[in-house]
Amino acid sequence: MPTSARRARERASTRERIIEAAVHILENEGVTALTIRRIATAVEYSAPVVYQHFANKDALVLELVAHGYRLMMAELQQAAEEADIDRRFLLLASESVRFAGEHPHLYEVMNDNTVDADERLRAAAPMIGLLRELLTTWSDAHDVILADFDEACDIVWGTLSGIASLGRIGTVGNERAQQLAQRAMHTLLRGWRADLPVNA
Amino acid sequence: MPTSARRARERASTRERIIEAAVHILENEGVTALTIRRIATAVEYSAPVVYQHFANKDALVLELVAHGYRLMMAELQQAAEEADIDRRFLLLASESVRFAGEHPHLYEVMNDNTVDADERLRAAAPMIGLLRELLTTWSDAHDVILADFDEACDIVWGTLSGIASLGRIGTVGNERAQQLAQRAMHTLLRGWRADLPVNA
DNA sequence: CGTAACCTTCTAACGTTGTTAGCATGGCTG
DNA sequence: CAGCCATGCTAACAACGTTAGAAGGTTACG
Repeated sequence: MPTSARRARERASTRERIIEAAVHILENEGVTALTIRRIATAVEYSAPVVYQHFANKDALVLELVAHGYRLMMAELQQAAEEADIDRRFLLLASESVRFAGEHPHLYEVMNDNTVDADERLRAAAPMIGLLRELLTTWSDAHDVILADFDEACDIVWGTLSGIASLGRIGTVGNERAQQLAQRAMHTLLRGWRADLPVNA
Repeated sequence: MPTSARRARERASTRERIIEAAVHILENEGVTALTIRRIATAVEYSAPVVYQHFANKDALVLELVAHGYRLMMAELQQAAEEADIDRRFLLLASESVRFAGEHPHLYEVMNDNTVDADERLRAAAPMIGLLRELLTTWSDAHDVILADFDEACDIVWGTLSGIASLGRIGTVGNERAQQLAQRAMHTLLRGWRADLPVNA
């Protein structure tokens, strides 16, 4: 009976369409427009149908967060191919800030506290992994031994988040925030290099 | 006619009481509990009375943001009296992160995007001023000439905000976030010192 | 082929939110 | 003392997230 398979496919399909519609609404109209009825209308259904695919709005928003991080990783792909590790570091810093500026509402939801901290951390895992890889290759390349690797990683992550938030809300212009991110990374890395125990 | 003066005093008084009640509710029960009716009940009034003192909820929340920054400055007062500029810098970094951890809901509202960017920036002005003063005395003390002072200031501000957010939501424990803030400042300052054009 | 089960989808509704309108009441002003 | 104005209330509206119950079409089985 192929029917049940088709049904499952349709179910997954509408689930996907709901997420896509939600992302579209969020990006174009902001978080206040992201309502269940609005989403349901966009996929030409009535509101309760959404609850057949997501337990509640938070679960749906969590999907948007995951989508956001996937999109972020995708947009960072090109920058990640830069060969020189120092340039790559700075480039990824400014590009991640650029992402926040180009997807302000999505980024807002990504850093919102309505979603569970653990879940959000899980969604951000690839990004944090990327940062870890950056830091290891950088420290290897410069023979820098970081006193506390995890600490350095969290500092980079926190710094980028903070500067990205600055650039998202309009506290400073986004292109300025991108420059800030590069400078901050530059200074941090220089600081860690100055920590070198022996050589000078 | 002293009556009008008394009336004005009463008006200002209930306005104050509303703000205090709102802060209390926000800090103890979180942002979801911060509703107009809940606030009105706390001051033993009905909901519409709140609108005689605030145009809408956003205006009230803006007052909470301002209150939050005043409270932050007050709690940072003691740390600001540390004589040694380097220790003062690190201390203020960790203490500002501690504030975010001890007033998570208040800090959340302070960095929320529902409030206008300009207004929030105005509320944060004293804090930014404090950072500027820190940076100037620090650079003077170490004969460091920052290539772009405003840039360095924004970097410090953004970095502290980001790490504070890390410590607020529970991504990392708050005492760890405080240490992160100190290390990040330490590294940033060391990086800027390494920028010294001539001496070594 | 027909009937029973089921899955899907809708309309209606509940409770809560921010916010406004309209009315009472009571103290100040002339 | 008469009138007015500020103050406070109740009631209501629209929109929100969410749930219940009914209706209709599709599938499976006798």
